[in-house]
Amino acid sequence: MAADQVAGRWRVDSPGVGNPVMERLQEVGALTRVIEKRLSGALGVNATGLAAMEHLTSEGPLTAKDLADRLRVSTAASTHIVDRLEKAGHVVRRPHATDRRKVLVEPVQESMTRIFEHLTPLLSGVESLVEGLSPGDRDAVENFLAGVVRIYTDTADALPRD
Amino acid sequence: MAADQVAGRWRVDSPGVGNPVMERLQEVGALTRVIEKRLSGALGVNATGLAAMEHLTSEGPLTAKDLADRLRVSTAASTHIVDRLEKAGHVVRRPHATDRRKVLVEPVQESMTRIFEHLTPLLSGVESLVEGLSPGDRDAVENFLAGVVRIYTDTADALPRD
DNA sequence: CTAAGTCACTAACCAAGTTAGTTAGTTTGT
DNA sequence: ACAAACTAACTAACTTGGTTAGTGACTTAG
Repeated sequence: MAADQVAGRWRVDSPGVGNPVMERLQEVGALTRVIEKRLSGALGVNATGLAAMEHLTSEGPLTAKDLADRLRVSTAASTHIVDRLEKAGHVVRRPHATDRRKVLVEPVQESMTRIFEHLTPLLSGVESLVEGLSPGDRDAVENFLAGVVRIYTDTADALPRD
Repeated sequence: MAADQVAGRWRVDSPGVGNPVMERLQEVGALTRVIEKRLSGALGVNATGLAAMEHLTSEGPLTAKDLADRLRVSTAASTHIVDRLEKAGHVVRRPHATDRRKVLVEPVQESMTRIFEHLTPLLSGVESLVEGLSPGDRDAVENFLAGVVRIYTDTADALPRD
């Protein structure tokens, strides 16, 4: 059993609970959400719109269908998402050069620049943190994170896919 | 500038992009979402409902107002959330012993147990990963994660609060 | 060259949040 | 002691952002 009501107090004694490393991992997750919420607010889009912009920024112009697949939403939703991004001035629609069914969604340079400006402190902060590590410590951190990814992947796989 | 279209290809040269550690951190974030999605699906609730159950499980019975504050939603939303959790059999409403305005939301033992069963592999996996570290490596990992939390916190603070 | 498949889109709908306002109960100031 | 102010939970009406179903334009395979 995981938690028990004892004398009016709640006691949690599951393995790992209270582990400082686990707590940090959860903090990083919570902070990631806060950053995404604020950044999307600053751009005047919602969380999905920001996720779309991140795909467009790192992969370049994509079709509405490509975006739908990456965001795991319907193509109908993708149309709406691109509508909103276009209205906000973050992307432009361009016809595909050869396949006239397709519409290429292209991120606007100005918007990409704004996103990176906000995220640069984070990216360069982590990079310099890693660079400040001794080779041995860096190995330890990299192996640890690889282990965490493996454990999280196994946990996800053990859960029903849908 | 962060990204540039060069000869039909997209090139990203922001600091930290492509850093293997940064990639792991992002993978952990993505996997966290997958796990939450699947776990909430297994319980027949949405992401907010699962978050509410996590608060109730770790902190014990809370009022609807307490839940609203922790989930950062309106008290009206909190009422709906508790309605859905109650209908799904995951919580019960009980009147507060002394303050008759209040309604205590109490998690059902069976539901708490199910949540912990799903999360135990993750929690104990990370715990044993940490236990398998030499003292020096553990320090390196803990300091690194503390640094990451600091960087993420600073990034969040630099973004407009609303 | 027709049949099947793909893409973007629209319409109608649904889930889950919001704000505004109500009612019941509690706390505070005089 | 009691009226005024506050607080908790709830309801109603609305908004946002997704879904499914279905259409028309275009492309690909047999």
